[in-house]
Amino acid sequence: MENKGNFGQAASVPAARERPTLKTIAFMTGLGVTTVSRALKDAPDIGAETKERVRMVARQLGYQPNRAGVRLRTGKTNVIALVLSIDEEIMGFSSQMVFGISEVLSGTPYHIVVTPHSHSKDPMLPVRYILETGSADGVIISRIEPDDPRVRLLTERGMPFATHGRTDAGLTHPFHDFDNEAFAHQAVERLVKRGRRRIALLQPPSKLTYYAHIRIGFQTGLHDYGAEEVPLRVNTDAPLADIRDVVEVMMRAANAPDGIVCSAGSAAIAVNAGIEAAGKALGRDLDMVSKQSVPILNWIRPEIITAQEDVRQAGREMAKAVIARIDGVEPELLQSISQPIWPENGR
Amino acid sequence: MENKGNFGQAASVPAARERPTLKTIAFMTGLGVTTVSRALKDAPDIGAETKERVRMVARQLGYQPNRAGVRLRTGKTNVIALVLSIDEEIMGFSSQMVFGISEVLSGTPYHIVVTPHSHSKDPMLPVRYILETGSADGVIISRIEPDDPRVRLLTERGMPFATHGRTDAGLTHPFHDFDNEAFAHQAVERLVKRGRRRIALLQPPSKLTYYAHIRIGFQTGLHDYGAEEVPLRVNTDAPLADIRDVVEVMMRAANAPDGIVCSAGSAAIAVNAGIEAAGKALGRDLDMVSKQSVPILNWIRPEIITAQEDVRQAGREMAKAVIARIDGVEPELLQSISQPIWPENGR
DNA sequence: CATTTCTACTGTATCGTTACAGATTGCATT
DNA sequence: AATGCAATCTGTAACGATACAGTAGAAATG
Repeated sequence: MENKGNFGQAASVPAARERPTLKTIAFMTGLGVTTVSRALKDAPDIGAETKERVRMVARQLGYQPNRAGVRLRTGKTNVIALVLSIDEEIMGFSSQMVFGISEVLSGTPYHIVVTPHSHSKDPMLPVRYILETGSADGVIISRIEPDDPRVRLLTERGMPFATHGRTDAGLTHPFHDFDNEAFAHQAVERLVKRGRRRIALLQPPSKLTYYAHIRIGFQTGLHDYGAEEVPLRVNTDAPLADIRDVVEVMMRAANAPDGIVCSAGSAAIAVNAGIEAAGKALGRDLDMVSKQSVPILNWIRPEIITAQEDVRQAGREMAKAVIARIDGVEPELLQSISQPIWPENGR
Repeated sequence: MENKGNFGQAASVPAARERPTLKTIAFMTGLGVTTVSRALKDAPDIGAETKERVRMVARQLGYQPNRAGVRLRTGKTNVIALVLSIDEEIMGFSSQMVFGISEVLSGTPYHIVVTPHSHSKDPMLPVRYILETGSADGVIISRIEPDDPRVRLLTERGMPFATHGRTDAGLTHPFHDFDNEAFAHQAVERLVKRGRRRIALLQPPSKLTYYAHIRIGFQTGLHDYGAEEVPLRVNTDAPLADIRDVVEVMMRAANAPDGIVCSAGSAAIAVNAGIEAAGKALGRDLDMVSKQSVPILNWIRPEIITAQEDVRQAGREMAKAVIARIDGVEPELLQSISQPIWPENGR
């Protein structure tokens, strides 16, 4: 609780041991509350010497503006809402993102509020809540669809936001994305260089935008390097057991692939299990390339060829983008795409 | 921003399209603002019919109390701060905890604010910040030490909190913990049942409380089932590469262990790599038991014997505990310990 | 009938901050 | 000397909610 009584002090000035407010500083400097407020904001109508004096006292007292006061008066919440899908990732995907974001926010007055939601439920709910209650100055969302209704709504309402992933319907907004097209293309290249020609793709669910990016990169890769696709009837969102089973069946078939491209690290673990269940071996019977956000796959099978997606970096970029957007920077200038990193030798 | 101008309406009553406040409801019901406030809190001095009427209108309008207003007036933030160590876990440990917490908070007015900090820096910093700025009603912390200064400080200041892990210095406080002693004991039991007698332990850093729990369970296990310890000079916090190297050396030695107990899932991956680098095989030359918070190890090596720690459940328990503590429930009643879950056959 | 008691409701002040509309001062200009 | 004009500083009101100290009217009490 922030409110404690004032003991043995003039009622209007916070006691020394209380948390200091503008009033405290005003009292100590002999200035008016308004002057102190404006001095701390470096307003042009306050004398240089006064500003200096106020800043000194404020620092001395360890003054921190009361967030509730600011928020009530100005509507500025100093909150960035991170909307996460609960089932987003089994492996620390979202934690890395949180850490990346908070790295950037730690130098600012912003706090992160995490708003998870099960993606079986309506993904619009958390966004609507934030808009209706005005509970954040900016929003970060992921699992973006080509014509994402959340992006539409946030744009329409003028709420600053950044996305992890792009849209594809003429919507302009801040985003950070991994170059999934480049990844898939380069993945095929690597497989073909190892003499693989019959390649399967474990792709993301088709409703997400990057499904298309992966597909295009994959297909131009097949074309450019002369390989063909072996269809795989399961996506990265499927339960790991399903992925394993489907891959096992595929690998036992006569026309089994000799290469697999996998668009998610956790799914790669299941794919690997399916391969082994079919009695095949990576490096011998086939090769696998996978994207991963946490460097773990090579600990499992050094033979897996991995591309790293730096999710913490993504978090940083998005945090910077939202803040810039809040500060009025044009969305066009707040878009970035990161390239896959191919560690030369796992580990 | 929460503040928009009022267009074409009496200045004192929010326009219909604005977010409704108590004033809106007061206007619509013809009651005073105070009455509305008290009616919504179900205060005893308001008539039953009036309460009903106010509630109806409030629901109709989708009224949600303005958090800044409440916070400014009462000091109640409706925020639970989750203090996370950035390097806590490579694998989705913390995300699971966040999801567990938010499951519980979703039915309440509480929000989660995530406050990460690098544990190379002073772990007291975030806690001090929260206390000084009064920015939360409750706190959740992890990586607890036997005489944890954060626990001392929070207790001293009367800030409700819950911990993931216990202290061991006569401090009474809400916590949720995994029964690491039972885990280590049962782990040894399982190894001995498979005929293993020379067992190594990959233990947590000794400053954490559960180091002692693991040690005791391990040692009584060795004693009860008749086995001996092979020392392992590295802990679960070490870089994975270090763990692998140390384990490899150990496994190549003449007196290599035939069993390993591992207190963290991510470390188990590195231990496994070390074993394989030394040319040994799980199930043949030795067995390994590991705790894990995300069911991943058996996808890597089905031979690893795993015990599951349900971190999402831990999150739920801690969230419930902090809220109960905020509501004045005695700390003694808010302590829980979860047992290791041994899935009969991995997967 | 006067008085007390109770029920149901309300006005005012306040939390900390900032927008806004002044107010004061000194100094240069007429 | 009067006026204008920066340059500085300040009081008041307001954001939305609630604690507190009432008030009005009805009902119970004597």
